Amino acid sequence: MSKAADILSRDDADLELERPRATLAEIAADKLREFILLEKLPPGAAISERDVAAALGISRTPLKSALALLEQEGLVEYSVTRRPRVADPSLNTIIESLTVMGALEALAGGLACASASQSEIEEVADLVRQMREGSDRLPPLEFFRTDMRMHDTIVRASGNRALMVTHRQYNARLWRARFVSSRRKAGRAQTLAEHEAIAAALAARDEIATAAALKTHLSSAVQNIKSARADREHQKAGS
Amino acid sequence: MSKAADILSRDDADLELERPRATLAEIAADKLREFILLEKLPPGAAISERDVAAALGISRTPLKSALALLEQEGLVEYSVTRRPRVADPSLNTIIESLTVMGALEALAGGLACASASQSEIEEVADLVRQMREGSDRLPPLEFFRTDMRMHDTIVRASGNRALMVTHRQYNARLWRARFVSSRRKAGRAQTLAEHEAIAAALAARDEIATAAALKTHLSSAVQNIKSARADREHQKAGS
DNA sequence: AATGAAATTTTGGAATTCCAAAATTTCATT
DNA sequence: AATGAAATTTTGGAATTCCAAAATTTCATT
Repeated sequence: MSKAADILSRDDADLELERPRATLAEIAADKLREFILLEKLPPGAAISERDVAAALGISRTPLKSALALLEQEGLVEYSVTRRPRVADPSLNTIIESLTVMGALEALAGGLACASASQSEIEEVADLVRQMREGSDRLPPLEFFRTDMRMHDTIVRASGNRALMVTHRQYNARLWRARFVSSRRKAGRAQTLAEHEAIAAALAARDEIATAAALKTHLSSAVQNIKSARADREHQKAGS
Repeated sequence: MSKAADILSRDDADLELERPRATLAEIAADKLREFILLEKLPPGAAISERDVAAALGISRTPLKSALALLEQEGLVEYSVTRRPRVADPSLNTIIESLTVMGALEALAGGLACASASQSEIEEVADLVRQMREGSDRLPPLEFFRTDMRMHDTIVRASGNRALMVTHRQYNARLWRARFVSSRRKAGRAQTLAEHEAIAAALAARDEIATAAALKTHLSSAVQNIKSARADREHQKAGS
């Protein structure tokens, strides 16, 4: 019954070099996160500890830890009777999280102006360039991943570790909603323009402008998510 | 072996009314948090899962969950070999967390200007009054608790649930450092003045002023913590 | 006394077991 | 067919067990 060993010896095991060897709980959390974000586990789906543990080839013990992690990220929630399910946040909840995310990114941008290395600034510029060039070519998921990578780089450039951790948490929580809205072609031009404004302000190391540009960007994220929801409602009503 | 029942039947059990009955892990986390904040478990102390579980009269299973919760809050950390210990954040780490806290509170204050109920604004004013009146009278812990309650009220008044949760997390993480620094009499007058500025700006529902006042307040928290550390270094050197 | 290899003990991760409570199904009664 | 009490099954929480790896102690060798 060495399922544990099986899992640890999989493809991703070689990435772990000096870090504390990943626990089964972390591995399971990674897999479940992906399932949830890609909607293989849809919002609201019940998660049976026994079934999911069996499906992952692990026991309930590490699975429970994994669910606790995902609860923190806001991807899993517990009913009053402690039955876990995939979170299904309301529009209002998503907007509340986005509001916090906006403040975090504005802070990160401001800090990054002072502490980003020249190579980090170039990295941001480069990612924006990739988005510009791939605007028509890139599949939605790739375009979106580049987008996320840019935001992540800015937060990393802030040099504030607590901020990175909290930002990652909100990112996980908001990933799906943002991805869904980014698939709409409509907003792509605006997204690009905003990204370029952010990169420019950062390159000029202008704290006020960077923070402002990031805040604007988040506001339009809210708009886009609202529109995406409206579209979906429309679709439902029409069909 | 119904230790579980023993614990659940203690004093605090009556508070749980309609909420999902607290798990042993949550109860244990509450106790450990208090031990850590009051330094009954000092920074850096090793936490033996078996010993601590026995001391709390529970098994390792819920204790492990509790430790995972406290890790999220930043009160417990794991060594490379996964041995848990009480976190012992460097000054730099504390300042990083305070920086994020500042942004969170500024956001909360801004939002509260729009969405605070009149009674919440009065609650804030009242807490500031209590601090003013108790300035010479109140024991440090009480004075500090009132301080914390005021900040908490503002965040609650923002109406943003995600913000409340994240703020609570940073609060746990920073509680001890802030308490230590608040014990110094030196800063008390300034603390009071700043609190009154915050309450006034909020009462006027002036978003810019409220956010600014909260940011100022956090900056002087950073100063106070630095001074407190310097004092302690001095003490050590002198004795 | 200093060194370090070998033996022993202690540690946390994970699987398993046990249990009470919640959810579901069965089935008698109308 | 509708109702709802009783029986059954399923669920998650917690204790226990098992194990490999890390930490510590022992002890032979210099």
